[in-house]
Amino acid sequence: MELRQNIKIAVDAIVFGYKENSLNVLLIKQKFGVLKDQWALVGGFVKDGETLSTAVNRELAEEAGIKVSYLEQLYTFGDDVNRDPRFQVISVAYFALVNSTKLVVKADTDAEDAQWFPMHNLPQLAFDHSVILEAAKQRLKNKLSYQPIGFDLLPKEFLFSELENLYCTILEKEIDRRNFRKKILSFGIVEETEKFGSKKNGRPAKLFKFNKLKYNKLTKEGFLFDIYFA
Amino acid sequence: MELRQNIKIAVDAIVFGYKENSLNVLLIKQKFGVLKDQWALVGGFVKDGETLSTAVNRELAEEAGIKVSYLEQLYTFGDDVNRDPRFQVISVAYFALVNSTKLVVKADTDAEDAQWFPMHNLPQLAFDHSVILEAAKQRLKNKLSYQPIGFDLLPKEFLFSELENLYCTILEKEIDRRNFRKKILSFGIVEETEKFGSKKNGRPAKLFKFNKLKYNKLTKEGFLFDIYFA
DNA sequence: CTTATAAGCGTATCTTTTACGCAAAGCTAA
DNA sequence: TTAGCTTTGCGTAAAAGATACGCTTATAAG
Repeated sequence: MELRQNIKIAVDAIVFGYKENSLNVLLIKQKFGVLKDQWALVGGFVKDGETLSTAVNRELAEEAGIKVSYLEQLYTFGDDVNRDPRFQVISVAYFALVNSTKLVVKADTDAEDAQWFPMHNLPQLAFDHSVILEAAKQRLKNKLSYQPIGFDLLPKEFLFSELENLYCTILEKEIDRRNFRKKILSFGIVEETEKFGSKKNGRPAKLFKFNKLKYNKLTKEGFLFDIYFA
Repeated sequence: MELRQNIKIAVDAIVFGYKENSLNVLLIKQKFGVLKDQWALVGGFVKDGETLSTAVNRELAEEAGIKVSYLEQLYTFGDDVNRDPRFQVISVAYFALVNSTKLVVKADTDAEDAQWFPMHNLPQLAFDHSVILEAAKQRLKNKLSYQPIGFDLLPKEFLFSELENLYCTILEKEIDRRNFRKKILSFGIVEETEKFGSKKNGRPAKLFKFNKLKYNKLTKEGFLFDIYFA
């Protein structure tokens, strides 16, 4: 069977980080090509013989030198034939989370610059990347309520107030501190440590950690993580 | 910029129908090619200059001659480089629902045969299509609980018992008839008609219909469809 | 020592879910 | 005609869960 097809296939990654009450996205500025001097999502073309997952991970390494803590396919963008001015490109977008509190991104081989931008202060983006980003933001908002992915944005050990602020920030909602704590603790998947975190004022707070193993076990038994707040 | 890429891109559609307490999938058997005499999902390669949506709709028309009542992108399968023995193919899978109660599929131009198969009695499928189908089944199960897509599988006017059976069948759960009715009605998006449906025995039941406009309006106001049953 | 600030615990109230009971309306068969 | 079966449709009590707060505790700053 002969098949001529001139459509190109690319992968893009929306990498979210969270630091000091701000949700951030990782963007890059490329050295070469049409993207030169434009901020864009991490991404690039899939190589022959490469899987989609391999391609995203490669791009994440090449362009930003990071390892993400969560990665899932988001959506495949291919309903605008001219989303790329060069040729017809279909892009499989991936949704990624990293614990960016201690993370420093380094512009690697391909990228001139890699930088975190707060979601409420984004630069102009290349192509249809702002559309993709918007879809990712929505996914993050939704998923936060029914999957414990918030922990992937925090360090291994965190304060309850940090977790709470993360939810408030991303969901753009006020949440009652006490009820939030009660609900999260009721699941039995977040555990107290012996350590204390440091804050300027107020009563010192214990550090907590997410027990992923227990979460996985409970999930198999039918447990559903669910923290919807009106 | 020169770019050599020999990856092909295809679309596949998982079309679900519901009839007489059975969830069914639409499968086709092709006239030509490697797929000859094998049951497979509706699908094919994307043409140059064509969008993904256009491609699926074209395939749905060409291979089965149907118009679906619901269509959304499911997932893009490209993590197995050898999912197609001929060459590397990335497939964007779509999830579709049709009201199949009165629908007769006709094998159109490309397909030798198009047929509904009950989910609990499937033939061997080509390629990795059983994996794709499994993902679609999962999507259907999940989505049923937080989006009113069940109505897309039923005729415009339906009995409450039909809706209830649809939920029981797909979710593979027992649901209390009375509580189910109460909950659905409490949303105010399903309305009573003057007509009655016919059943062999028992008290005659009113026909109901889904008010999509009202649902859309409520959704904008923050309403969340949600019918989880333990 | 006082004040400010955040952490942590508890509880009354309101809402929702769950588990059923039971009458109504039709069909069938004696 | 009527007894029996079946499905529909409505209601309600009890259990569970969500919500709105009050109050104490532990630390730092002044």
